[in-house]
Amino acid sequence: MPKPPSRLTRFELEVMEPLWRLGRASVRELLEELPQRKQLAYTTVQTIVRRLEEKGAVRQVRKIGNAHIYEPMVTRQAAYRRLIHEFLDLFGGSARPLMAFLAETGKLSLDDLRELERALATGEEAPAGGGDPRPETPKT
Amino acid sequence: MPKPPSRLTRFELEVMEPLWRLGRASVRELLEELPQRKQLAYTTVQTIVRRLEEKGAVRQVRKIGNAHIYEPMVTRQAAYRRLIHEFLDLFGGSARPLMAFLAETGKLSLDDLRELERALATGEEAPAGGGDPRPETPKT
DNA sequence: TACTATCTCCTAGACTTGTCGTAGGAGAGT
DNA sequence: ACTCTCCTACGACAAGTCTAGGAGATAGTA
Repeated sequence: MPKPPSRLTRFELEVMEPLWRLGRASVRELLEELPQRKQLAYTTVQTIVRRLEEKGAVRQVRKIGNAHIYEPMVTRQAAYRRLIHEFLDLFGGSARPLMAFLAETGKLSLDDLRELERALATGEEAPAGGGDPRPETPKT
Repeated sequence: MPKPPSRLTRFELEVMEPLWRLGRASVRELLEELPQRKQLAYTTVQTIVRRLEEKGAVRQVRKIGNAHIYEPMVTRQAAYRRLIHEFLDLFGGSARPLMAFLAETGKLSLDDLRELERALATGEEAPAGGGDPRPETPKT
């Protein structure tokens, strides 16, 4: 049975990012794709990948040379969804209080709201500003 | 340097909640105010409070009998703000992608948006959190 | 084949979080 | 003064995270 890919930590997510982008990759590639501010030892990344494997978030698809090639077992959405869900629990499980908070602290403007609303109303995907860790329906 | 009340954990937040509500309280009171599903040992709560003190999130204001009375050093907003801020970093620091995500996964409805928008527009504080993250200036 | 650059596997230490236990102090009741 | 009860201070411990080093396997190359 496909084990429930448990929660990913912040750093595990960071390692997953390039993997989601690339589709599949070796530890070396992942390491190189990490933001340079995060320059870690090869083995550190390797350890993370191993844990990700234990958690069922990635799997080895094959070897090239003696290096394993990994591929994600969870979509970016699924991973973030879980995180968000947990985070929301802090706010009583509902998104409202969180939003209110965001609005209060100026993280969220009226314009943001309006745009979101429009997007939602038309059934479209909301345009994500900023970073863009967005789900981009992976091909499967 | 009365400073950085570092990040509070989930459980620390849970202990802070009643303290914010009550304004000041003893460990015993805090314990009793916790949701019963979380029935913990007295010392567990005590430890949390001690850590909160180390983190500068609470402080002892006085003693009643031999029991310390604590009072929050950070407002509910400040605490949550920090959490949210860190969480947002996962999404590139902007609230938009998070919102988009929430909308996508159905956590956020059009109605939610509308209401929020109205509140924002009229300059009201939207009711947030398990209740009410307003700072209730502790009077010292 | 022998050498070398890489990998993987295993181990481990330092920190954090959640959960308690124990030892001892201080007040209240008798 | 003695005992009971509640509180505090300190510490322990298991998970879980983040970080990395060393030993040994293996592939590519001279």
